[in-house]
Amino acid sequence: MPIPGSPPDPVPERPVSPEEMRAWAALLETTAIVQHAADRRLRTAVGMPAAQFEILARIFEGPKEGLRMTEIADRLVVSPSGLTYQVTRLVERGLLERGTSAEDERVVLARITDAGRSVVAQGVPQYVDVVTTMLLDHLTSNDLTTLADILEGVRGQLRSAPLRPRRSGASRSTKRR
Amino acid sequence: MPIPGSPPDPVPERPVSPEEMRAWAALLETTAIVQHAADRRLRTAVGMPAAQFEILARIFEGPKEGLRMTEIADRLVVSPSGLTYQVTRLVERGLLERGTSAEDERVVLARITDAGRSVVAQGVPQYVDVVTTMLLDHLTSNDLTTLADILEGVRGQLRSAPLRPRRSGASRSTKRR
DNA sequence: CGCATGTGTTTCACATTCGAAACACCTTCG
DNA sequence: CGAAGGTGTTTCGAATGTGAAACACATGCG
Repeated sequence: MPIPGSPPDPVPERPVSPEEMRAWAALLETTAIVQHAADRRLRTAVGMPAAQFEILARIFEGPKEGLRMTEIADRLVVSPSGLTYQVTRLVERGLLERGTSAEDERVVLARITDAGRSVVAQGVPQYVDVVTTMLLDHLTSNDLTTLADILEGVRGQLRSAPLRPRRSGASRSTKRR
Repeated sequence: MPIPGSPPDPVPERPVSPEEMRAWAALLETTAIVQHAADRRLRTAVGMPAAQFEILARIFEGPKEGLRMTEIADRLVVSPSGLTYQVTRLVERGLLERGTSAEDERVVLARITDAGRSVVAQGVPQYVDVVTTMLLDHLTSNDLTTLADILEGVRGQLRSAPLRPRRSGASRSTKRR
């Protein structure tokens, strides 16, 4: 609990336009709705939460040797401990195998099994259907390109600046077509 | 657990372009990163998770009588039970009060207290700073408008079609400026 | 070599989340 | 009126997610 009387810890003031808040609010709400829907769909379709399915899918796409725990956690934006939990679930179901890296004994590689591949094959159409129906179908291909460009640009910046981004750089932005 | 041997439950096939997947993946990852950062910031700044702060902020913005539980849950895309949990936390801290609606005795109204208003006042700059620095600063005002338009359009559609959207309507889309 | 330090992962305790069932009040209709 | 069915909220039990501490291996340096 923060001390109630402590100094308000000032922050670089910067007026935010309503336009900006609209954008952020819409972003949050839209992704939340679609994610929830995808989660429910996957639970009934392949009997696992979206969180687990996404892990499986990432490893499926990756190299045959498997992926490092840390890499997966970074990509999916979950804590290391949270990832351990889900991977353990998936191993219990025989969809993943744990292995240790040859070069670095500390590293755990998560490798997908045939059963795992089968689940991914079953789930992907379901997942895609939800995202397509709820989101993609409502966008023009122009919208899509714009979205992808904008967000990938931002994501790139964020990857390199985890928590407290540099104060330096000014707004670099995506060009509109 | 779904029966392993049951029919794969076919889904309307529809090829998805890599462009579309790029857009969705970027959307997911970007919002997740920013949300996590905002959460950490709020925890240290005002001693509560972003989930709680957002509830408080919504009620702050709303009418003086307070907001119905259901309304808040819908807006923030959380389950009713999840909302009850968080509101209880906030009431314990004296930041919210529960009241019953005069017209409908079933309805619970969550009303903000002065202490609650004070917390919102403290937290908003922090929250805004994170979203601004990590996301908004990287976008042009043109990008912002586009994003808001696109996503608000989609959100509107989703609001009316909670889980399984109608198969009817075709892609209506946002015009680019 | 042998410790001090760093990195990758898991364990542990606890906070949060959800769905299903329970409750409470409203509304409709016989 | 009074039971039947709806809607709004909470309770309950179980699954998930997190940070801090514990572990285990790696690396650098005296």
